[in-house]
Parts: sequence; structure tokens; C-alpha cells
Amino acid sequence: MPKASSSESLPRTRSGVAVGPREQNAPKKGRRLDLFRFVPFRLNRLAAEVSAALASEYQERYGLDIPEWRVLATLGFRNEACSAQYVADCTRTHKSTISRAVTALMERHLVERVENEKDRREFRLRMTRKGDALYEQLIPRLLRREQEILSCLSAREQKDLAAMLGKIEQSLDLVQTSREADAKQAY
Amino acid sequence: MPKASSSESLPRTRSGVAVGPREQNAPKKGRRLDLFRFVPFRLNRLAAEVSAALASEYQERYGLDIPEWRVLATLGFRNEACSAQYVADCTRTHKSTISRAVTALMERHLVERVENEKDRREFRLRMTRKGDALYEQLIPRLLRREQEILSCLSAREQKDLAAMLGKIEQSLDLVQTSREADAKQAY
DNA sequence: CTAAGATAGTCCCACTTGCAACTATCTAAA
DNA sequence: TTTAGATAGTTGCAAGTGGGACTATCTTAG
Repeated sequence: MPKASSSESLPRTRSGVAVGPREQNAPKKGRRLDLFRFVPFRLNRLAAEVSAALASEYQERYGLDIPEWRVLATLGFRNEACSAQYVADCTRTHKSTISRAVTALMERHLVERVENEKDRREFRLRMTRKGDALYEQLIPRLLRREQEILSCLSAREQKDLAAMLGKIEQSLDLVQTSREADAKQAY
Repeated sequence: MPKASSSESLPRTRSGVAVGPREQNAPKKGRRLDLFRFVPFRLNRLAAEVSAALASEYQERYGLDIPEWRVLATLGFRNEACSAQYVADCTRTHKSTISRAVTALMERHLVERVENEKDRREFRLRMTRKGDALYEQLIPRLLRREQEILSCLSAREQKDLAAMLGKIEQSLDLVQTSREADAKQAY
């Protein structure tokens, strides 16, 4: 008898009826929604699955979680010291999450930080040689994985997909983030 | 002086250098990875953003969280009683999460459940009239939202996008889930 | 019939993450 | 200069979530 308290007090249909009791009713008048055709749901599921596929690379092999990987990816790509806030803006990750990721990366000596003379509130983050080495190892693996995942699409389709993602991102104002962040950076 | 303990013990570059200290090094030899062109990252970010856009509908207006919404969506679409396990399989959500969602929905009398005579371990879930009414209100809103989000794409592009998502899902074995769940259901 | 293993569902625990408060610092305006 | 408000970063706290243990039930093999 699971959940004795709440379930007992809820309305119970008389038992004996195995099939759903909706048959008497007319078929739904309103539109129904097929989850499997619903793009938001599909995106969620797909993103989760793709993340899981990549996690085996950076998580199992290198002990990085997603926020940590995002910090490295940002530092590695920009190839220039930038602030934690900048990483947060770029990756759309909460600053507290980035803060914890940076702490972990510093403890592993993969990242170091330098006080910014111009603004002593912030720190310039950059990879250590060790972090750099890890990055150099990791990137090809991830790119290969990405290609594996997309290999079910033709080159043309891959391009189209990227373009369509871009359009949606733009219409959702997801793209400006990087530009804004760059603007705010003001080196 | 934040993080007195760990940060002090970490290597610190001599201050005074405002620009990144990587300039001396040769530009990276290995491939770099642009997060903004990296599909897994883009999917993650996009999914999060789209979810947030929809959350304003079912969360703020109807007090539903994502797992609860998924339960309703599954029940509403199949228009037939089904088990919590089935919902979990379909939506690729952990069964404990579905269990909690069902409990919450039952407390709000949006969903009820009937013992299955054939298999007394499981319960047949179905929406109450109240849940049905909410569903009927919610669906058009969500479909409208989806259309708004996709409105930056032409009809042709929307179709193509759906097809490409389908291909990727298939190659990741995300699609079989519904079929398998149907098979397991065995009404 | 019995025993071993599978399955549905619930719940405890640990982990992650976002929120919000807090400190330190910077900026702008009086 | 002083003060009010913004910003960078850290941390405590609470909510959500998955893993796994657990119970009850079913199934299958002996």
C-alpha cells in the first residue's frame, strides 16, 4: 500500500474497469499535442542525449563537468584572459556556477587567475600549461564526437541545420550575448 | 580577499600585466573549438532557452513544472490510461521524477489513478475532468508558442528541421523508445 | 508449488544548480 | 569629496533530480 496518506484520500474510480474510462466521452474536440512532434520537447531530449554522449569524453576521461568544460572552452577559444563574468555571459551559465567551476579548475591547476589592475573586482582567467595540454587533447575528441553524431546528415544538411539553429538563436536573442559580452569586456 | 585558503596557494602571475600572457606563445597549433559553432553546446543552450520560453505558459500560468507537464502531455495525447512507467519511458524521464509529478498532480486533482486488475503493481493514470480542462486550455497556448519560436523559419525549413531532428534522434536511438514502450504496454 | 529474477512504484540520500544575500570595488552624480 | 547605485565574485540555502535501496507483485524455470 504505497503512499497510504495521500492516495487513499484521492478519488478512486470503481475498480473492475480495466480500460480507460474515457471511451464514453466524445474524442477530444481541442487539438491534441504529440510530444514526439513537439519541437521544444524534442530539443530538450536531444540536447540531454547529446550531452550525455559527450560527457563520456570530458567527464569520464578528464573528470570535467559541464560548467568546467565551458570555462575551458571559452578560455581556449578566445586564447586570451577573460573574466568569470564574461564566461558566464558567453555560455549563458549562472555566475555562481562558473565561480564554482573556476574554483575546481584552479584546485586542479588547470586554470589560474590574475588580478586585474584596472578593476580590482575582477580576475583575468587563463589556462595553465597543464590546462592547455588537456584542452589540446580534448578538443579533437569532442569534434570527432560531434561529427559522429551529425554523420547521419549530409554535408548540405549539416550546413542547413547550423543555419536554422542560427536563425532560431537570433530570433531568441541568444546570439547577441557574445557580442554584448565582447562589448562589455572592453579590453 | 575572497577564497583566502585556496587562491592564495595557487600560482599567481606577477601583476602589472593587463593583457593575457599568452601572446609570447605561438598561436595554438591544435584545432580550437568555437563554442558558438559547436552543435552540442548550441543544442543545450537553445533547449534551455526554449524551455524557459514555454515555462511562462505552463509554469507561471498553471503552476506546472516540466515533469508534471510531461505527464499531462502523455496522458492527453494517448487519450487512454497508461502507467507511470510508460510515461517515464516515453518522455525519457526518471521514474522517481515521474512518481513525484504524479503525486503532485493527484493532490491537485488533475490526474487520478486506478489499480490495474491485471497487474496490481501498476496503476492506470488518467486525467480528471479538471485536468482535461486545463489540458484543453494549455495546448493551444503551447502550440502557438512553438509556432512563434519557429516563425523565423519558412514552412519548408520547419519541415526540414523536423526531418533532421528525426534523423539525429533515430541515429541516437531516441525514437525507439516510444515503440518499445508501446510494445511493453501490452494493453 | 517454489524459488529466483524481473518489474512498478516510492522514498532516502547525495549532488547539482539557481537564487539571493553579502563583500569589495567601481562609477556617477550631487 | 561623498554618497547612491552598479558590478565581480563568493557562499549559504533551498529546490529539483538521478541513483539506488526497498516493498509488493508478477513471471518463469525447475
